[in-house]
Amino acid sequence: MGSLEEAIKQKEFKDPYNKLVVNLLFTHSYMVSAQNGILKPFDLSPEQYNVLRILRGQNGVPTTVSSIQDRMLNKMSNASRLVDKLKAKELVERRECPSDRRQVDILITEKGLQILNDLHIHMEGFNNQVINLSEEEVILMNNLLDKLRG
Amino acid sequence: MGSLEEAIKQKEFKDPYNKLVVNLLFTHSYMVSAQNGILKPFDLSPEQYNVLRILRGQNGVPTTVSSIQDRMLNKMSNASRLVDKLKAKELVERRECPSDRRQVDILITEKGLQILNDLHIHMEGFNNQVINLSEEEVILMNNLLDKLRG
DNA sequence: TGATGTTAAATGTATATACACGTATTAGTG
DNA sequence: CACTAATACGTGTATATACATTTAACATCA
Repeated sequence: MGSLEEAIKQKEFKDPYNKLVVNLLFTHSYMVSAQNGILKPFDLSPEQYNVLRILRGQNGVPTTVSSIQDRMLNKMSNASRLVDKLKAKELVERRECPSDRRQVDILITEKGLQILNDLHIHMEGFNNQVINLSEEEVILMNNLLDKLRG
Repeated sequence: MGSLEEAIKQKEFKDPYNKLVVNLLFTHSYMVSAQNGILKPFDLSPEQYNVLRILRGQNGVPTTVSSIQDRMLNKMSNASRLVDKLKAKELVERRECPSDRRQVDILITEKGLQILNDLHIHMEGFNNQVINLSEEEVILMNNLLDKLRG
């Protein structure tokens, strides 16, 4: 793959900030494509996978749709319809919340936990094959990304 | 915004690689949202904006649709329809290529160049407001992103 | 209490995307 | 030249996304 300039056949960027914007968009596409390759046989989109992991992290404590929305990676996407999709595949369960009937409690099912389990080994390999960085570099990059957002 | 863990209300990640995947997805969403805020009044999507910049970089030399496709940030999107949209807004021009009638030459119009010019000042501010990093950190991050992809 | 406002979730809708497939043109080969 | 393969671009289609609007339930306070 090499440098970004090579990958998208651009001679040079006006300044490093401009390059960073393009670089993040491009690297995102690179990672999502790779992730899709793993998730597709399991019929999951990246955000669906993410929501399942959020629910697993709850350790059986129900979560509302709006709480899922808050924690989703893409703030603009639609948690309600996404949960619908997961429910159709029987990976999550919905329960009307007794204390507030506007809310809906969402729980991951056994089948949902199983699919995450089946995915685990593939995702481990993903890290090694797709992210060509040492652990120190990964930590550094995480710090830079956190700082970037202010 | 602070750390990723805080932003998506996750206690901790299994390992830094896992965090990096999530961090890139999340930061991407953060940047695209901000970029959209600038581009929306101009009725452009981020990838449309990118294609206009590719065409401007050609300095009047026509480019084919497949060359645009190769240089797009999202490799899976559809250059043909995207060019259609830009043509409908009169920001690009299409010409049948005389030497190979399969190909279509694409050129940016005066109106397209003008819109990029109008956008320029907004995008300058974008860098300062949205990317909270020093120039040294930006350069470091670019190098890490280039290395990440191998 | 009831009028008003606020929140949670669902829905409507236009557009974007992923990916397979179709069609026309050129290249290559016996 | 005829035949096959490769290429460039367009189109079809199911799904995803962005964003506005709607509906129902709850909260507040005169």
